[in-house]
Amino acid sequence: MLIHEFSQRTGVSTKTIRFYEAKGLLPRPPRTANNYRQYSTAAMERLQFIAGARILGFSLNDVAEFLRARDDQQLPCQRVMDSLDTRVADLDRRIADLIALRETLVDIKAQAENLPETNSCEEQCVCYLLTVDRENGKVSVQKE
Amino acid sequence: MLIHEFSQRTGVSTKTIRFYEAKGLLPRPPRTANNYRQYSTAAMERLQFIAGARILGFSLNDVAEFLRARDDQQLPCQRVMDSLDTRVADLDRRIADLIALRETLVDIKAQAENLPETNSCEEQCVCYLLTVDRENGKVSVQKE
DNA sequence: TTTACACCTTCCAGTAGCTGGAATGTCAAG
DNA sequence: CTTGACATTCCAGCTACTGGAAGGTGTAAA
Repeated sequence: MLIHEFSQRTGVSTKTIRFYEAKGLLPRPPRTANNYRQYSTAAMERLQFIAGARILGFSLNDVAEFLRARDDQQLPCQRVMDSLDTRVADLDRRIADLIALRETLVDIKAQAENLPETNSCEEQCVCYLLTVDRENGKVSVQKE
Repeated sequence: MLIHEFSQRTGVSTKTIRFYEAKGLLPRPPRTANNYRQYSTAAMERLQFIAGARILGFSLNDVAEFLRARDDQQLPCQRVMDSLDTRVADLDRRIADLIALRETLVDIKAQAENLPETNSCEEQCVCYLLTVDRENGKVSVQKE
């Protein structure tokens, strides 16, 4: 099948397929006489593995590592298991961060709504609330 | 003060300060005789506004919009309020996504632990679990 | 005097994970 | 003969920075 069908059947865009190939995650497929990429149904499994891992939030680096191990006939299972743990811990941190952030935003909004009407962006305005340092508060998000 | 002190006192790296300037978020400051950037204490407020909004998860585009309104003497307050709502809704979605994702990962791990020992990466292995389509499940994360 | 050091400057490249678009080629149908 | 849907390559851009090269400036110590 050509790249278009391969894309349809895997749900991954042609752009992304070529991108994964360029990154070395997918092997360079055989070409037809007119230089079109030709994929086997067998090739779908690998792409689906990548897509599955991506949906679960693994980085392309993680995926590359899984695949490398797989290609070397080593079992990536233990690596995958470890990565699962890391990811879950990661998610826990991020979820906590986002919840704290959400609370802060709601707080700010509530404060803003209790402010008197004003027509200058001074200390009475919600704009000012964004400037106030919140170091002592709950928010300290590094990367979102 | 020079950029180094400005950086220290605002907690924003010199790299980032120059970056914000290049992006038009900070005005080009006056220069000393030897072409060094010279900042007033008054300039700190603007940078702190940016930093504050960034910590709260607003994009540089959002911040630019706030600042533009502010510079035009229009009150960005309403825009900020609207953006707060948008951000909260956004966060709710992302938090829900991440929680669903977390559950999926934990499920996979649990399933993997109940699998018999195997030494090939076949259908019995956790690797395979990543390939299985989870369309019917709870996970459908667009951007993480 | 020279040398070290801490500043400052600009500009270029890279990060992650694609996506969009230009310029071009191939093939079948109307 | 042209239109349309495929395909190819390569370059640029997105976000928000960060790192590094190559160089200028200013002070202080050996």
